Amino acid sequence: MPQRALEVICRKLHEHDYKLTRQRQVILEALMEHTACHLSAEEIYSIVKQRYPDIGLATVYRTLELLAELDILQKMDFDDGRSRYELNDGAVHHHHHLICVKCGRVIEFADDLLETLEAMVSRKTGFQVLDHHLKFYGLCGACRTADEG
Amino acid sequence: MPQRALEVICRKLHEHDYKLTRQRQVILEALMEHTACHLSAEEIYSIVKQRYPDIGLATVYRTLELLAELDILQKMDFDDGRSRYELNDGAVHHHHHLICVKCGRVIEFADDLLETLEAMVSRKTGFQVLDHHLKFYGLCGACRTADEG
DNA sequence: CCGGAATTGCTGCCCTTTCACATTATAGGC
DNA sequence: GCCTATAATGTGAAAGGGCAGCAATTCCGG
Repeated sequence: MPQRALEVICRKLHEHDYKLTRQRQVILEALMEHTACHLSAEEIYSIVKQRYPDIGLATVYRTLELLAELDILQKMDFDDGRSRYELNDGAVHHHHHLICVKCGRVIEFADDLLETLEAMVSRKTGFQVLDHHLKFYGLCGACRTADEG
Repeated sequence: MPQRALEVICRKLHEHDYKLTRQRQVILEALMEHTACHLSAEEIYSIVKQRYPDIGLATVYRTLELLAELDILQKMDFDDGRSRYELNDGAVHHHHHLICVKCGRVIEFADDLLETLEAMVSRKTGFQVLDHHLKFYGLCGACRTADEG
């Protein structure tokens, strides 16, 4: 994530008449320093609190909701009872997530490759696909070899 | 869902040394009478309560968890703040879900068609895929025509 | 630098889900 | 068919994530 991305995001906020507060900046910085981490709101809160101790948890939630609305980040669910967040990289479609059912690790899989299926969905049902979330459950390489050994 | 399916499920419970209580039977019957409904725990609770008024909500949750563990039903998340449940039809892979971002309707899409992608995941990452959840977000046919009109 | 409007922090609440524990019901052996 | 060990249940309460309301503060165009 290039440093310039922060400017781009700030401009996007501005375009939608949202103010650029220090809290929002700090939250964005924290997210940019922890890409591919799938942070929860509480985790983001504790990171941000080190740099800005007066921030409130509700502000973190409100900011995350706002950023998701502007497509700046993505709210995700890995079935662990809380939402997790990840900055978008600008691509139209996201990568997929591989969730290990044994150790709980979450691995990313870059290729999208759902165009064919999306086209078929649209043709068969009349549903216009705008986005998708695909999660694979299974055993990661480490747990697989641990099982065999 | 054939009526015989209940027997099959009961046998499966028995094989795993789980007792066949009246509560579990009633919950299973309710699920079989409401297939393709994506019921929440609370909805199942209120349906079951009509036929068995003394049942407790915790029992519903415990039973659903048990049935999910035995692969008898599937726990799903449609981002509405609660889990939803659906009996499995015996197929190895499930259908996908199309979620309309405007009216919230959930539509099912029967074709699976992820074998190629799963094979690629396995080849590229060493991750052994056991299951997957795929959700498409977009506009259903009705909302699409409403937009255009 | 001012003023109005957006934003924040705090607090407490809502909601779903789960826990603890006393009570009850089930299934296998006799 | 009955008895007993043991699993399962119901109740009530509480955990935990997430969010609403409100007074106080901060931002930013003019």
